[in-house]
Amino acid sequence: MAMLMIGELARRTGVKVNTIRFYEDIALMPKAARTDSGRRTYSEADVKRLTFIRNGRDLGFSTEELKSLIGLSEHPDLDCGAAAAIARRHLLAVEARMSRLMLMRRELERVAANCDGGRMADCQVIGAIAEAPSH
Amino acid sequence: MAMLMIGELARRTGVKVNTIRFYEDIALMPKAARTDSGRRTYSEADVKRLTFIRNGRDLGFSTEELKSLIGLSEHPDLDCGAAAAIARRHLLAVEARMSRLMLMRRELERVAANCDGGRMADCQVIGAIAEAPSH
DNA sequence: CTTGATCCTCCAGTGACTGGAGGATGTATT
DNA sequence: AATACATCCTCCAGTCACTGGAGGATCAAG
Repeated sequence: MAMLMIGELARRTGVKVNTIRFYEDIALMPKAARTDSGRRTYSEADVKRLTFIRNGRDLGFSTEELKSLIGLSEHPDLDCGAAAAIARRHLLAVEARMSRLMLMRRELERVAANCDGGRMADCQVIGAIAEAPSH
Repeated sequence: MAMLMIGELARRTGVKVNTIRFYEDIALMPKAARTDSGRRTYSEADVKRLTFIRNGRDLGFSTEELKSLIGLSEHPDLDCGAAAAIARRHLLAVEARMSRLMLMRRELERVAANCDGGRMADCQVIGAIAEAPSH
């Protein structure tokens, strides 16, 4: 399998080189194998893991949460009740986020549409989003 | 209208007292009026604004983005094309986030369901989420 | 064998909080 | 009026998750 350098991994995942090294420091990414000269090498599995991390971070999960989420798929046999509990906890967070995002979207659509007309009557971005459930 | 102290505002919005003061420092919240003894006082409008900020932050918007979003509803007459542009830009970000959240949710549901059975066959949390579109 | 890109480590800075010290003020109780 | 306790104030140090840069080694191409 073709090994890639850190720069290529960065390009493929959209995660900066420095950030990848930082993720290794905090053990969110495993210690990378090195070439003789000390350069990190990565595999396709690392591309997947890092893409997952990137998506997860964008969605607001902390690095600790991502570690536990990654743990889920690394020990699929072990401790299944705990895994389900973690999954369900994250599920609740995800659903809360989605409902607020839907409200935010609806209001932004309204603003964009109203503005298109030339001038907007009353822009209630805050008013609408402020009513959204908090968690 | 009944004025409230910073602690009451914190309780009502779920934003910590220190964070409210921090938001004032960075001008995300306006400079609060003060009592004779120097204590900050707030109105219902502040509750709304801060609730909006809280929701927005939870959804991953930066404080700068929230300032521009708040600007939308504070100058509804002025610069309407710019407002629509900002709104549409945020709309794209919101939609990207939603589609990734939906993927995350589907996968977490699957994990939770599989685990319920007692043991999960293969937990593909990473695999599934890693395929999600990046933006 | 030099040039330029990429890699390495280390370290300082940023954004968005979070918590605590040290002290003043407000309210309720004795 | 005196004490107690909550809440407020300012200021400042610490945390998390990066981000960027200095200073130097390595590699691939011309």
